[in-house]
Amino acid sequence: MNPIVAHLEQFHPLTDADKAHIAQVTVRHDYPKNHLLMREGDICNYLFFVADGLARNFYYKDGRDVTTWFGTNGMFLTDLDSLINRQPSRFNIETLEAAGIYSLHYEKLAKLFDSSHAIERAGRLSTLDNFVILENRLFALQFYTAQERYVNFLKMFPGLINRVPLTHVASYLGITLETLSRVRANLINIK
Amino acid sequence: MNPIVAHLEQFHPLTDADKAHIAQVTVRHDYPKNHLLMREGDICNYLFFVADGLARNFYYKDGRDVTTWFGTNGMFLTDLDSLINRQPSRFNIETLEAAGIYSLHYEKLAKLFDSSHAIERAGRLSTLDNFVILENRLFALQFYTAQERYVNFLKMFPGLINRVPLTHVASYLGITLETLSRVRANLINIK
DNA sequence: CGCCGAGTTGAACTGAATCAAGAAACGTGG
DNA sequence: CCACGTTTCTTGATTCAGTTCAACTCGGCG
Repeated sequence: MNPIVAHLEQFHPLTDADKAHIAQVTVRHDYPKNHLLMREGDICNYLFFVADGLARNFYYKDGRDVTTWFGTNGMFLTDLDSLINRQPSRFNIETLEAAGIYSLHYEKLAKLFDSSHAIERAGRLSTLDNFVILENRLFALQFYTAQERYVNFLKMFPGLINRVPLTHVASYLGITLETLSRVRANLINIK
Repeated sequence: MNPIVAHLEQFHPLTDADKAHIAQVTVRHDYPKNHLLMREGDICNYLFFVADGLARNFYYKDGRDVTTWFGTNGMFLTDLDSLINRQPSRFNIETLEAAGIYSLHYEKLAKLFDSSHAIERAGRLSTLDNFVILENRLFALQFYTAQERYVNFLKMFPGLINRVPLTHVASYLGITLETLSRVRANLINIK
């Protein structure tokens, strides 16, 4: 079963024709570790979906590598602003582990939505779902301490902490590597 | 012309039947200043749309009033998480000025999306648009200084600074009133 | 074996928060 | 239209969470 189909069906039931159509326009690629899927400045043409393995969004802020999102099993990965508004992307996307990734070209995506109200519905609900996740993250960033955000991260991405260099986690949380190291040391002492 | 219709048509063209249907299920209310539209803990039943005037989302963090969003002309206002997932809202919504506000009951909203693929399309695109706005805000919060965020705010909500108490702006920006006051003083000195 | 990247630890520094005191603007009743 | 109280905003002194810079540890790998 195509995992994008499975993902969308969580939000809204699809007909067999819908499912076939989706499966037909999505392509699975297997990439090695550290493979660059998209480069900053490019116009993003694909909605990526991580079936297995691990990837991330990141960019360079004053020459420093900053992770903005992790994509694991069943997550979308793209630069939405670039994909929708056809402008240069601010992010890079790369794999952090060997990964099975489905890509969906934006023109085919548009046709997919044209073809079926049910797919459009599932797409809208999936977008809403991601909106709420983003809202919660904003919330956390604005009002929680470094330590609270780290604990949050552990819940949000269970097990990921052991698969990713701490530098990436630190920049994702909006703190330095050193601070993250101290937060972790502190948490161990508490326990 | 119904302003929600006008708003949605920016994203996707609608038929006359669609427009009539939307106009039929949206209700305009005129509220005075400081009117509470929704209370924390309630399950949010409405998608609000600010036609004119001004309103905000806010909540209490450790007894302190924190603004999370401003709604001016042509903006939606709701607690999405509560509206979609039918759980208690974390926010209050209140007017900051006398305001003309359209409300759309969530059941009617669902019927609206059922009734027309084009409306669903417009809804999806509007959601995406808001997603990108939220992404940019997250970006700013994570990587910009207090001063940069304030300058950002001035661009994002032109003229709003003169209509809203600074306390609300400060909490929206994730800084204290005192810091905002200093930032402003500093910017005046630069000029 | 020795180097190199990843993580830890320490000391000094800094942006913003907190606490506190005033000044300015605002609105309401007399 | 003024007086008084309340809310809004500014300014100052101190504190604190997190950054920066720098040195050190550890594990893996050529």
